[in-house]
Amino acid sequence: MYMVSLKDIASRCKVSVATVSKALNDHNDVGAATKEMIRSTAREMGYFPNSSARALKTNRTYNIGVLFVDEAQSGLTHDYFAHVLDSFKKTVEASGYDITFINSTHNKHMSYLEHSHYRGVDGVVIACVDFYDPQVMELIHSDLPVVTIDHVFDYRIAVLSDNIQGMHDLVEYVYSKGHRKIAYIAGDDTSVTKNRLGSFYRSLEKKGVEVPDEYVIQASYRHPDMAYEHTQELLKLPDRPTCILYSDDYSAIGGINAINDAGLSIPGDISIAGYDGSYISQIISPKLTTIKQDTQQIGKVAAEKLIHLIENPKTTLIQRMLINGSLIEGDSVADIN
Amino acid sequence: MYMVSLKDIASRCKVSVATVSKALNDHNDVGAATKEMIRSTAREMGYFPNSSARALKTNRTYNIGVLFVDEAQSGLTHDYFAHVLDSFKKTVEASGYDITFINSTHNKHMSYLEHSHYRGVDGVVIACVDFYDPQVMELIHSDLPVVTIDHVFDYRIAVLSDNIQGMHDLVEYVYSKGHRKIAYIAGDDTSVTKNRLGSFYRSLEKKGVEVPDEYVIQASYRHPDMAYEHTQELLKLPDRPTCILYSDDYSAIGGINAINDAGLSIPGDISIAGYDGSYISQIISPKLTTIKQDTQQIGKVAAEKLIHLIENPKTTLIQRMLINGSLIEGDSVADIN
DNA sequence: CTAGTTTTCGAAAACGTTTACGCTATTTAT
DNA sequence: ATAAATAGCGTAAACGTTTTCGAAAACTAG
Repeated sequence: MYMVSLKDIASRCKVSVATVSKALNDHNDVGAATKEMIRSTAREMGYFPNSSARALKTNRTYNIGVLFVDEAQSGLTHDYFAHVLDSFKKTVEASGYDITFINSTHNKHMSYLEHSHYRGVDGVVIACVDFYDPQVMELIHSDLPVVTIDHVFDYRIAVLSDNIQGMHDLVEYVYSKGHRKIAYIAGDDTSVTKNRLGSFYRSLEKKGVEVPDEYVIQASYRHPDMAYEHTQELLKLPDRPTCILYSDDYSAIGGINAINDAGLSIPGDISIAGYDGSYISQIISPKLTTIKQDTQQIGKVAAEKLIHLIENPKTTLIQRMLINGSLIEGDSVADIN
Repeated sequence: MYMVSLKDIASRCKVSVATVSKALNDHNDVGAATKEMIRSTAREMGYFPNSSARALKTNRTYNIGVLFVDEAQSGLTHDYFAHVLDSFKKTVEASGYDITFINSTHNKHMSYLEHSHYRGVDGVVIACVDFYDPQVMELIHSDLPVVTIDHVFDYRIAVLSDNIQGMHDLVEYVYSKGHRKIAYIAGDDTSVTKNRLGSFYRSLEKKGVEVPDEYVIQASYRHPDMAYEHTQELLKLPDRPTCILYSDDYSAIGGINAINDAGLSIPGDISIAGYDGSYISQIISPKLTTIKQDTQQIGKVAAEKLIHLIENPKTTLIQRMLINGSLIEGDSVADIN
């Protein structure tokens, strides 16, 4: 298939290539009549610019790099990330950008930064990676526009799910339902987990509730089987909790299974809550009480901030964007007042 | 950040740009000594080719377009597609390709084909779209290398989850467990559904089992609430089925809820089976009996076929790649023999 | 030692854009 | 009226590659 170029339009319109370019880019040194004439014939010839040629000349690709690597290599199948990314993608596309994944296991081994330069991305969004990976650090310290999600770096814009507020709301809610013996099966040791754990302790301390050490278990995200075992441990405790919080909805499902297998019912015998507000959490029975992270908003804000950074390079404003979560009141927490 | 170019290497090595290019691309008209010398200094200077410039000259971007639009606009959050795409992505990346989404709602409105040309993708994989969309047809009839997933077009390579075999295996299994009254809540009217439905009928007919009309309901994929209602209808039937098959695992979960809410137990009172073999289906209780679609293989084969097509343009061999599913024997089908 | 062959390299054009600059023709100011 | 400003368009260089072609140098054969 033949691609129509500026030259084709130029010869058809009997003007120079430069004039065509300027007409299409709406420069003001080309007459109104010719401009309109050029534009209409461009339209009817089905012209679209060659993005490679344009990128070569302008150093702008209208391509945004996406870096995401999680410990489990789940890639695109990571539920939370997939939702964030989907929203991110829709937002940047509305501004004419496309996205390119730079977390590649390329045959020619490039670092993340090298891959970013190779593809000439205009900016990069970083999410859910091992933020202390030297390659990630290299990217962070580069001169590329960067926005990070759920992790804070100096001199970089970060978009963060407000885990402190989320966990606080969840604890307040559970407390309001009369629970005082609250356990927490937490996720891997990340900054997200640290925030949630801290908020968990502080919120309960403020209420004057003590948390025995054996009520808090550090486990792993998205590991229902691990959560299953830890739930069993909690159930075996002499003074067992009346409510268990999980690191995420998947883990909570592992907990549900453990509780059911122990012959106990939810929320009759024991209450539970998840985190994330995933789709699945609302179609299982009992519907999970959980904190819905606003993935749609996180992706959208990250996209907007990154585009703004790209299009206003002098901007040096460092921002921390906190995105609120919201409580979904399911049927998994009993009122024991 | 300054990008090192061929010119830089050339001046450092005191050779011409052409020689550097040829050395790096391993042409055989440059001496072994200089070739090695150029390559090592290129390495230590941290050179990577500018993909835009290369694409401009060679008409090869090493970029593959991904077209995916489903009726629910779920995008990247579509579980089945996310798994297929993840595998596809990993496979093409191993060969040096990146992917670009061409299902964009771009501000400058381009058709899929126009967007593909704009980005200069070397080929396109099409999955799960409305295959009769005129824009999709335009793409199908273009001269771009194309591989489709789960739909067959004339003159195009297709990779297909073998729904006929999958449904057949499932029916055989359920039959072997003694079930004769088998209902099926099917998905939207697509070629996938047609294949499964046909296989459902034929497999049972071969066994001499009759299927009352009210046992087969056309519903929608991934709609647990819709499945919930249809399950209720089936349960109300005077001669109610002993086993219900669902279009997918999510719908099956809707069915589970309906059955539980009716005070019945699975698989004690009634058996069910899903389709997809999603992660979630294996962590809920009871573990779902389901057909696992080999998303990993589907993505991999689609990638391999597309790359082969791209790199061997004269190939005109039209292929239908059938990818087998496999039965996951959960705890949701009772043996009533 | 010459003629022919092969090896190794460079000059230059090209891919499709954008843009700085210069030129002409038209307008405005004086 | 002329001089100065401006509007409208074209020339040409540049972005970083790849590739054709030709030239020079090295080698081979006789």
